[in-house]
Amino acid sequence: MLDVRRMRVLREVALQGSFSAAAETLSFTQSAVSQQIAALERETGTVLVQRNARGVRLTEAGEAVVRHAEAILARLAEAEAELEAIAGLRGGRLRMATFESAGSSLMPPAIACFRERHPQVELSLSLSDPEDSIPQLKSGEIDFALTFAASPKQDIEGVELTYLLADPMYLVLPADHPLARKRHPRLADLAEEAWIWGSPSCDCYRLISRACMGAGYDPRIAFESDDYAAVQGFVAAGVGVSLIPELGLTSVRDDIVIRSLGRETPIRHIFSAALAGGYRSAAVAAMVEILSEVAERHCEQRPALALAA
Amino acid sequence: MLDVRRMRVLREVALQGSFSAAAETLSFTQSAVSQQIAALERETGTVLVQRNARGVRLTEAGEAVVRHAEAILARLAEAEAELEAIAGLRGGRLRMATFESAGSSLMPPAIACFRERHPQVELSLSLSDPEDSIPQLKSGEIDFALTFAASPKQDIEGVELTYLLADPMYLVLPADHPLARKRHPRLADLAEEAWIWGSPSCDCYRLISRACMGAGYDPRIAFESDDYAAVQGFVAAGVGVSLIPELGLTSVRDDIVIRSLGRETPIRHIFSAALAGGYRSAAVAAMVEILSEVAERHCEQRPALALAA
DNA sequence: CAACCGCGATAAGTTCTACTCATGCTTGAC
DNA sequence: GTCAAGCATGAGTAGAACTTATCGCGGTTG
Repeated sequence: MLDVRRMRVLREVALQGSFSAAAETLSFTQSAVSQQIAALERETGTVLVQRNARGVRLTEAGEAVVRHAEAILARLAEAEAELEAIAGLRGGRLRMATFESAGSSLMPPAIACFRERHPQVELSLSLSDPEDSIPQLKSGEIDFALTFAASPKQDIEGVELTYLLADPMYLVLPADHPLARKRHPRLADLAEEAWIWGSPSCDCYRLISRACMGAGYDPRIAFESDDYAAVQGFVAAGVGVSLIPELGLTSVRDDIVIRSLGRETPIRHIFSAALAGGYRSAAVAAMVEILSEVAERHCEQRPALALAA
Repeated sequence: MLDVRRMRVLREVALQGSFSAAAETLSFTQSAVSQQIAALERETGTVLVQRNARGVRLTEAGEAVVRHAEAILARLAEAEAELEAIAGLRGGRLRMATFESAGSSLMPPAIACFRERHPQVELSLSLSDPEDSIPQLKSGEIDFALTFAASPKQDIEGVELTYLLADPMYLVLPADHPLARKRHPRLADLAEEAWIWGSPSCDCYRLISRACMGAGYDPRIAFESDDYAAVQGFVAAGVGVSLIPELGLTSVRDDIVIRSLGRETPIRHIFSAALAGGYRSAAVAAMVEILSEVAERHCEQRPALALAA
C-alpha cells in the first residue's frame, strides 16, 4: 500500500519545485525529503521525479500520484473536521427513542431546546416502549432512550439511567360516573369496576395491578390499549375506568373526569437511558442535560390536578 | 494529520467486530491492534470504539472515521492501479510534437502502430519545428519530439536524440524548365535561378545555402515558405526552383519534376528526441522504438526517385 | 578560469514508532 | 468456581524516519 506520508512529501515537492524547498516548508531536512521520495519510487517501482540541476520536475507517474495525494489529503482533512464537528456538537446525529406519553410531553420541548442549541446535529426519534428501546440501545440502533419503571431505583445491565421525574397516575372516570362527584375517591371504591389497561408487557400494568391488590381486590380487565387517547375514549364511552399517568394527560377530553388517588397514587418513574461504559457522546450528554432541565421545569409547573394529590 | 495505517486498522476492527479478529486478518497481534486504536483515539481526542466484554462496537465518531478510511483506501488502490497502468502502457498519455513533413509521412504509420499496440495510452500530436519543439520538450510541455538537423551527429544539451534516417533533398523544377530534360542536373547549372526556401530559422535554409555556396554562388531568394505543398505550387507557377526533402514529397504535383542532385544532394537528418536523464517513460520508449521501425521500413521502401540518386 | 552557490545523493547515527511477547484484568457462560 | 474470550499494558526489539555531515554535480559569478 502506498504510504500517505510519503505522498504528502511528494505533493509538497511538486508544489515547491525542489526537494530543498519542500523540506523547508515541511520543516524537514532536505535529506529526509530525498529519502522519502526515493522510498516512494522504490515501492512503486516507478520514477516519479526527474532530477535536474535546478530542482526537479514530476514525471507523468509522479503527477498521477500527486493528484491522488491531493484527494486523499483533502479527505483526511474532512475526516478531522467531521470528528471535531461531532465532538463540538456542530454535526453528527442523535438517534432517540421514547415511550409514547413522553413523546408528546417531555420530548417536544427537549427537542426544541436541543435544536436551538445545536442546530447542526441531526435528530431522529422513534416511539417504543422500554422493552423495545433498551435492547435497541444495547444493540446500537439508537443512542438514547426515554424509559420508565415502577421503581425510582432502577438498574439495567449495561445501561446508564439518569432519573428525571416521578409520574403519578390519575384515576380517569366517565363524567357521569357516581364517583366523579367525590373529591377524593379511594381505590377500594372501584373493586367492582371494569378496567381499561395497557398491554401486560408494560410496567404500568404491574403498577395498577399492585395498587388494586393493595386495596384488596383483583381488578377485572375490560379492554387493553397502550394509547392513552384511546383509553380516554373508552372511558368516556363507559367501557370502564382507568389509571393514566400524568404525562398521558397532556390533553383531556371534557366528557371524562380526572381524580387523584391521594397517597394511594401509583407512581411510575421516568429515566434517561444511555449506554453505560464511561463514554458518552457529546450529543447524548447534551440531551440528558436538557431532559433533566425539562423535567425539572415540568415538575415546577405541574398542572393543578397534580397539586390536588 | 490522521494516520491512514491506523484508520485501516480501525476499519478492520469495524469489519471484524473485535480487536482479536482484526489482528488475525491483519496478521498482527491483538496487542498491536489495541495500541493502534488507542493511539488513534489519543490523536483524535475522541472515543472511537466502545469496548464491550464480547468485542467492540464503533461510536458515531468511529463510524465516521471508517467511512473516510474506506474512501481513502479505495483512492490509494486507484493510485496504485494507475501507476501500474502507466508503467504497463495500459494508461497514461504521450504528448508529441513533429515537424510538418514527418507529420504527414513518418508519424501516421507510427501512431497507427502505437495505437494498435497500446490502445489505452492517450496520444496527442502538435506540429512544430525543432526550434519550438526542443524547448517544449525541455519545459515538460511535451514528452517526445521528432526533429531534424543538418548533421547526423547531433548533441542537444539535456535532450537524448535517437537517429532515425537520412532525408535527402531533391531539386524541384517546373515541368517545362530547360533542366527538366536533364537526367542529372548539377547545382552549378542553377546559379541564375530564383529560389524558393524555407524560413531562415530552419536548418534546411542553411543546408541549401551551404550546398549552393559549395557550387560557387550565392543563391537568389525569390520567396520563403515552410509549406512544401505551397513550395510545389510556387515552383509550378514558375516563381522559382527549390530543394525539397524526400519526406516533403509524399505527394507530388504533376506539373513539376523532381531531380536528384546525385552526390551533391543535401541531406537532413531525422531524430527522435526525448528528455535526457536516465529515465524514459514506457510510452516514450515504445514510441522511439516504433519510430525506429517505421524509419527502417521507410528506407527499405524508398521511392524510385531516391534510388535514382 | 577558479571559486562558489544551490541542488540532490548518501553514509552514519539517533530517535521514535510499530511491532511482538508475556501477562493481567474484566466479563459472560457453564 | 472455573473457564474462555476479549481488551489493556509493560518491556523489549526491529525498523522506519529523521538529523547531521559530507560529497558530487552543474551553473553562475567575480
